[in-house]
Amino acid sequence: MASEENRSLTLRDVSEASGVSEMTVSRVLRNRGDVSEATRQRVLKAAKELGYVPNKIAGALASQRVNLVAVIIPSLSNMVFPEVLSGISEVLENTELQPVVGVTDYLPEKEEKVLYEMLSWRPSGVIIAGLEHTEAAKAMMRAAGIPVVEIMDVDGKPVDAAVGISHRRAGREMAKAILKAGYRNIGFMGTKMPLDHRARKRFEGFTEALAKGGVEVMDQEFYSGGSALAKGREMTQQMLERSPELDFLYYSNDMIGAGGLLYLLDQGIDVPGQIGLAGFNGVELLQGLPRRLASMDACRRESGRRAAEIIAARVAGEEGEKFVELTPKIAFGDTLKRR
Amino acid sequence: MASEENRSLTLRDVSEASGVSEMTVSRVLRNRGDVSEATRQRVLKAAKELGYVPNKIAGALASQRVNLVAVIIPSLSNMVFPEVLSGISEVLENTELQPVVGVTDYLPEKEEKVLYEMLSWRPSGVIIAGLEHTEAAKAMMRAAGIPVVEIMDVDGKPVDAAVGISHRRAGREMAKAILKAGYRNIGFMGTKMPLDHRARKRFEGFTEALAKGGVEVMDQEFYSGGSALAKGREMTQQMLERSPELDFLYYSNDMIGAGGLLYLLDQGIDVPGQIGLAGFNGVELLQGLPRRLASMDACRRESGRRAAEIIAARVAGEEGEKFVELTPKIAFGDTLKRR
DNA sequence: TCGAGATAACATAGCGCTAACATTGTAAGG
DNA sequence: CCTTACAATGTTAGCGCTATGTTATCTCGA
Repeated sequence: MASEENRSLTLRDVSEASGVSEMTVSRVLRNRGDVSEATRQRVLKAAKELGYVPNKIAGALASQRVNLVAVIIPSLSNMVFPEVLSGISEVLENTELQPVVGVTDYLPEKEEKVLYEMLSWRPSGVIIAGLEHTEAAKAMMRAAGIPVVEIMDVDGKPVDAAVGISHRRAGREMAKAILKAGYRNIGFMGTKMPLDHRARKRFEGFTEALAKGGVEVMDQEFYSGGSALAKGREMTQQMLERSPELDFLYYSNDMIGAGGLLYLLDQGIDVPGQIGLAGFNGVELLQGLPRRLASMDACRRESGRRAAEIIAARVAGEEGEKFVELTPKIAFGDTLKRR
Repeated sequence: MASEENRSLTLRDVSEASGVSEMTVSRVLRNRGDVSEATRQRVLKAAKELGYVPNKIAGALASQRVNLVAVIIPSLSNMVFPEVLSGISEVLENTELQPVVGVTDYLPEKEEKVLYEMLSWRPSGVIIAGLEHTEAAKAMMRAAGIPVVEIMDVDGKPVDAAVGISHRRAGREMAKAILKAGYRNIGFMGTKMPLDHRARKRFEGFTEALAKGGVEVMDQEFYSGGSALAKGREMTQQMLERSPELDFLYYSNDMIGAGGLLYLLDQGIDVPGQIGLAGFNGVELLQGLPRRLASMDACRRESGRRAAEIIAARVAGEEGEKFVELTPKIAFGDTLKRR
C-alpha cells in the first residue's frame, strides 16, 4: 500500500491521483467552500489510499492561523498541573484549538526560554501559570498580540487576563479557621519560598491573619526536592522533636501534609485532638488516606477551564473576561476539628 | 518600547532596522555562515530592540526541518508518564530537538487522532507508549519516514524501534518471588484490562508463572476510574471479606497497592506476616509510606532516556538501536518477606 | 601591479499550502 | 436561444523563511 517513499506526500500528489486541482483537494480536506459530493468522495478516497497527511506547517504559514494554545506550567510531576491541563483540554476539545505544553521547572529563565520557543510557533493564545515573570517574558507576551491568560493566582497585575484564586486569602482563611478551632501553637512546613510564589503568598496571608489574632508561627521549616510524602514525614518528626508543644501543623501542600499525617498516626498521636493538621490543594490522593486531611481546593480544573474559555472566546473575536477570581473552599476533613 | 503593532515582526523589519539583507539577519539569528562581528552585533541589537521573535513556521517550511519530537502517552495523571517525559527531556535538552506531548486517554481512536495531528506538524521523530495501535496508526508511522520508538513494552513487534521492559516477564518474576517466599493464597487487583495492555501482560505472565508452580489466583478484581488510593483500600477490604484465607495480594500498580497497605495497617493486620503485598512501578510516593511496598521498577526514566537517544541518533544520521530490553528489578521492601 | 583566494554580503527561487479572485459549467428564466 | 445566477472548479500570488549560488570587497604574494 505505502510504497516507502522518502519525501512525504503533498497536495499535488493527491490532486494528481484524483484528477482535480490542488485547491479543490485543499477545500475538501478542510471542509470549506462548495465542492460537489462526487469530487469530495473521489478526493477523500485518493487521500486515504495514498496515506496523505496534510502539512500544517505550510497551511499555517499560508493562512496565518495556528490553532495552538501554548500552556506553560512549572512542572508535570506535581499532580496539580495535569489537572489544570485536563480542564483546558476539556474546553479546547470543542474548538479547533489544541494545547501544547511547556514546562519551566519553576525557573524564571527557563520560563522565558520556553515562552520564546512557543511564541516562535505563533500560537493563537497563551495560558501561563502565575503572575511573576521576567520583564523580558512580560514584554514578549504583550508584544505577541495574542490573548494571554495567567492562571492559578490573582494576587498581582496580569499582562492581559487572569484566572485563579487568591493565595494570600487562602492562607488567611486557613489561619482563621485554625484559630477559630482553638489551636494556638502553630507550626508551618512548606517548599522553599523563592521558587514558589503561590506558596509564599499563602504563607504571607497565613502569618498575617495569625498576627491579627495575636498568634505567631511557632516553628517553621522549608524543603526542596525529594519525595514530598517522605519529606512531610521527616520534617514533621523533626519539628515535633524540636517543638513538642505544637498543637497544629499547616503544610503548604497536601503531599507533605499526608506524610505528616501518616507519621502522626504511626506514632499513635491523636489527630486532631492533640495535633491538628491542614494542607493545601485538595488532591484526589487524600481520599485514600486513613483520615481525610483538612485542605483547601485550589480550583485547578476550573481554572484551566475558564482560562481556555477566555482564549477560545478571544480567538473567536469575542470579548472574554479579564479577571476571574475563584474562591477556594475549606474542606475540614478529619484533621481540623470544627469548634 | 513595544509599540502595540498588530501584525508581528518579520525578518524584513529587522533587516531594515539594521541595514543589512534579510539573509544576513537570518544567518546571524541562527549562528550560521560567516558574518562579521560588527554586523552580527548590529543585527542582534536591532532584533532585541524590536522584540523580534523568529517565525519557526516559516523557517520549518523553508528548511524542511522541524525540531520537534512527538511524544504520545496515555495519560498525564498517572505519575508514570511524567517520569518518562523527564527522561526524554533530559536527553533532548542537549540537542536541538524539543518534545511535544500528546495524550490518548488510553483510547486507540484518540491515539490515532493525536498521532495524525502530530504528524501533520512533520516532527523529526515519534516516541509512543506501547506496541498496540490501530492498523491506520501503524501505517501512518511507517509512512512518515521518521524514526519511531515504541516505549514501555517489548512484548510484541515494533513498527520501527522499541525500548522498555517485558511486562510478561515482570509478572512472571513477581509470581516466582511470591511463591518462593512461601505464599500460596494469592489475590490480584488491577485495572480493567482491555484499556491497559501492559497491565494485562503482567497479569498473564503472573498467572502463567503461578500455574507453573501449581498455584492459581484465588480471587481477583478489576477497577476503572476514581482515586487509585481509595480504590485500593476499598477493593482490598471487599476482597478480604470475600476471601479471608488470602495470604498475598498482588496489585497491578503501586497506588492501589498503597491503598491496600494503608487499609491492612489500619486493621492491625500483620504485613507481611499474615498477608504479603506487592505492587508495580516503584513510584517515588512509596517512600513516605509506613512500610515500603514491594514493587518492581518499570525503568520509566531510563526508557525515556534511551528512546530519546535513539531519536537523537537517527536525526543526526547515525544508526540508533532498534530494540532495547531493560530489566526491572524487584524491590522487596517490607511487604514481601524474603525466605 | 595584478589576480588568486578568501571573506562578507546579497539575490533568487522555492518550501506546501491557502486567500482571493477568475473562470467555467449548468440550470432556470425570459 | 441567450442571458442571469450561482455552484463548482481553477489560477495567481504570496505567507516568512532558508538553500544555494553569485557578486562585491578585501587581503596578500609574486
